[in-house]
Amino acid sequence: MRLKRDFFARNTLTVAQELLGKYLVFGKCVGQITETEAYIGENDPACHACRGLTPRNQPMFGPPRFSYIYFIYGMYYCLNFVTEKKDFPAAVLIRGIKPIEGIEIMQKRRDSKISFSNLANGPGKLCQTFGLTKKENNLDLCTHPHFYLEEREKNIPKFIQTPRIGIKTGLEHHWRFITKNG
DNA sequence: GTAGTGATTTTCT
DNA sequence: GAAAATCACTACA
Repeated sequence: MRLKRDFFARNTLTVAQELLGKYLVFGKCVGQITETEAYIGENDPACHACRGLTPRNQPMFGPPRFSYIYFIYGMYYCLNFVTEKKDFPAAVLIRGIKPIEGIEIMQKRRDSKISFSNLANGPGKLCQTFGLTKKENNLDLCTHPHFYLEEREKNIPKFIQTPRIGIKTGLEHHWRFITKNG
């Protein structure tokens, strides 16, 4: 069943943990979330919101359940889901997904040499694999017809916590959550 | 399997 | 003008 507003309007660390094992649906493509990271508030030096409101990070300051997709390193997009409440900038970065449905479409979007395990095991890769771009930025995941999150099993998989990846500050927070068996 | 490095452009200072 | 929540390629073990 589709995740509702209440799911996103909570503590970001809780949402990041509970997103593990959930299913991301975008059109005909479905994948199970295996890795997430939390970015919380203006006091988090690694969070895009730490310099205040800008045109780019504006979705983070909006209400929860919206998508936040930004362009990075001149080549890649990263997918986030906004959490907490309006005017409190926080989001969960989706870093890894296991492809479940629409795998042929995913393969077509990437190089055909890419192996199954390398299809969506990174934030830039999964956006490429699912075909997500800035067009999908700032969309409401609770009302959009074919871009949403779904719960298929009730349980949350076992996971471990580590420092976040690709940042130089805020390393003291272990806000990366990754499922144990892939 | 791990380590090092270039690509490329939006965003903000 | 510099930095950026990354990836693919290459070399090596």
